[in-house]
Amino acid sequence: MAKTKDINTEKQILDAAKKVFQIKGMNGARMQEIADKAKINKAMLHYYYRSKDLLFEAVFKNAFALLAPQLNAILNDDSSIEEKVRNFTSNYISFIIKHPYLPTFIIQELNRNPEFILKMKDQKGFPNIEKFKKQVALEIKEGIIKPIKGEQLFINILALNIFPFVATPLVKAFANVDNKAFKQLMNDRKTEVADFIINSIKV
Amino acid sequence: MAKTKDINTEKQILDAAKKVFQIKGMNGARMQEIADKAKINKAMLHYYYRSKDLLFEAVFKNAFALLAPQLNAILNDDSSIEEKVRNFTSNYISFIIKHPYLPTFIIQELNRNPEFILKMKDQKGFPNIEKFKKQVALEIKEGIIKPIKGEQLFINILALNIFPFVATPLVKAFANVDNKAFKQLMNDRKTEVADFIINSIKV
DNA sequence: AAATGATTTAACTATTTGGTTAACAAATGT
DNA sequence: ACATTTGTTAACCAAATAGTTAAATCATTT
Repeated sequence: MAKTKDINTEKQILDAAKKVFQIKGMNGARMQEIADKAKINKAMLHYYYRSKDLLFEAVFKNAFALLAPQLNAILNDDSSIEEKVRNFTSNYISFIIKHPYLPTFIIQELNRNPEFILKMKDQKGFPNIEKFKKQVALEIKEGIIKPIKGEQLFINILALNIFPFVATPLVKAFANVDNKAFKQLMNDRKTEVADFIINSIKV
Repeated sequence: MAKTKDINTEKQILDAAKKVFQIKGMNGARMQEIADKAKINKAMLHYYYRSKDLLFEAVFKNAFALLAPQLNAILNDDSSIEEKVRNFTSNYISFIIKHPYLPTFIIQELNRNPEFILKMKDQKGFPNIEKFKKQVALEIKEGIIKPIKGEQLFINILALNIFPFVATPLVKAFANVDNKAFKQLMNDRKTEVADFIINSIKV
């Protein structure tokens, strides 16, 4: 088998496809643009990935696999709620600053095709909230935090961390800040958001 | 001028275009589908709106004009921060439950074309955060609320209210709830979110 | 009721785009 | 060395799709 070259092209294609799909979405992406970016012939895309749908699926799964572990950290480790909130907020925002198109891409494509999440749910490592819910209930009982439903706290954590990156143009316009000021705000949020949450739930 | 019919068709087109664009986005929408939904010939779309771009623009401006007043309420009225948070949260979530595709649509299309926001900024009634920032600073000085930057508080309010509707499929999957339970969670948030915010900032 | 102008339709066009094919090149096994 | 498999390309194809046109119909004015 001639394996020397193809390993490289396959990766080149996936890298190019990532960039194009994550910025333009499934509907806005063009196979030709991906080919150009990967510096190969358009036929190669089909040689390696058969169809646009399958190439997209590869990109999507890849993106999702990058995001999921971030969530599992907060859901499944053994630290306290407060520690989890602080670690997650700091880590997650650092992570997203490195991959700014990721959350928007995933959310946009799941809205376009909500059944897609079913394929993801099957794979092991899919975030599960049950342990987190129990821990919240326990810390409430122990008087460490104020009463709140685990689901709601979890949604709040996601919302505060993810939203500004998903709605960047809107937030920039409303808050009336330029690019530089926006980045500064996001950096501040690494601790701001955690404080905001802890303030709210700590007894 | 024969004005009896066209007023109706024009509205029919806009209504159909709204539905299709808001669900499928600019790139996913098809002129034929809009024509079918409006029960008219495809040529009529061009007769009234010239091009797909202009029809889209009409829909987008319309959607934005629906959302903006909701924000101006919190930014510009004279109630206290606490009252604003409570009113906005309750009103906004009720509003979005009636227009579930609106925030996703606006955010998605602004990400696709960030310059679009410039056109919106020109129009009067575009939300401005300055008054809100001053009010936050004042209430901090008066010892009513804890120190927080106005921009950050504003982002947090938006995030907690809007995010679950933008990321619905993701939230449903992670929180492991079905449609009914999700709706219940959203309903609970009308007061939950306000409490969460107030808890965090109240001295 | 004829003329005029606005509205509507069916058929058509040009272009874009995902996908295919067949020939060619490079690597690998024997 | 040569045959076979794998990788790559250019040219092509068919379907989808935004947009056009010219004729027909409807409403309004005189």
